[in-house]
Amino acid sequence: MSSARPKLVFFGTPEFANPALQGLVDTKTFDITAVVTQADKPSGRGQKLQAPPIKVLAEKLGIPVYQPKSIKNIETVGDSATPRLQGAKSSASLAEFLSDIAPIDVFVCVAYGKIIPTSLLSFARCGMVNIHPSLLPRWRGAAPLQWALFSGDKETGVSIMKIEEGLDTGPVFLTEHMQIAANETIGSLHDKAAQIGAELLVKALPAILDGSLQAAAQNENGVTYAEKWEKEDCLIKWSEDAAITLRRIRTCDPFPGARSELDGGLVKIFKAREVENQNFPPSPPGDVVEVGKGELIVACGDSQYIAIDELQFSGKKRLPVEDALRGRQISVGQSFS
RNA sequence: CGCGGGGUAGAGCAGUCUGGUAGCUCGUCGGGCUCAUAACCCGGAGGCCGUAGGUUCAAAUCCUACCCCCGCAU
Repeated sequence: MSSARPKLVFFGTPEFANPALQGLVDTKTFDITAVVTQADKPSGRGQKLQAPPIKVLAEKLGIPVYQPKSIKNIETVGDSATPRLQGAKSSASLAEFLSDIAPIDVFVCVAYGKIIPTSLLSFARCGMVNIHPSLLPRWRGAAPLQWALFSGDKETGVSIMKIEEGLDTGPVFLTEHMQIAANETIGSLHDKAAQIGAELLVKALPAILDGSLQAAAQNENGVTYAEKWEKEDCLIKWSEDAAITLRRIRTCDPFPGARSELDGGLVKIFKAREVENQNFPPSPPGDVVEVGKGELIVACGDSQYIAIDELQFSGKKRLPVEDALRGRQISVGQSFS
């Protein structure tokens, strides 16, 4: 009985959660009884039904998957000695399952994507432990990696914290810093954070369960919020400084891609670099000031210039400039907007 | 059945509407010019035009079905 492995239920949805689940499984020290994730949604071209990445992994690992459409109606019933959960409709079977396997030692949440009701949080002995990819209290919220990168932070990190009712307000167990490289993209940062987060979680969880690791309240002074990274945040504003535009491009690489317009058509820009040489005639932001030999240089605000290295036209593939320029003539004086 | 673009030489594209000798920019190979070059000049190789069927004297081009890629929306 006392040698039984801690009973754990994993909540998560996107790719970001996969290393954490895999990491927990690899330790073989937890009894991962189920994975809870969001319902399959029609998405992508043709509206095909897509399974969340964590579901694909869970099924490969042979872990039962629950996909309630909503869990917000789950509530506690029964006496305090033998509490049970009750849910309506899609969450009913999950509530029943959790009640049946109680007592549960801990819930783990990695980017589940929906608000989890308080009655559920308290149903596990140690509550719900979360990986949040920022140095809390900086960048609470939905898109911490994007805003850390776009804001020009030199470093960010991953926090293992306890979920409370507020938005990423819970106390923090463990933190690990990570450097943001000069050419960091959201893709590379995301993968790094997922990996480091998984390792940190695996390290922290046993100590959380046996009570040897205590969570410390966040310092309310350093709180900042990272709103969702919206489509509008992906639009290049050429009047901005080159440094900002470059960071915006990197924050959208590889997904969803920083957007601009040329000849009335969509262009995504994925890689670019600052250009030192200023021997260009004064040009309004967005104007092409030089083109050829695999170079495509565009004016930004404040008399700065960037050279685009990789881009994608609507309906086409992502290409290095030199390839793109072979099939599509762009000339000096044309203007991005 | 969400909306739309596309698949043509190693790469990126034009040609398709209006059927009739396979074209452009680059790469590659050979030669020339040059002190020299990723520059310039000359020449060559390399394509079952996504797949299968149909119409036609004749199909990259028109018709039908399928496969794959991409943009938007969610």
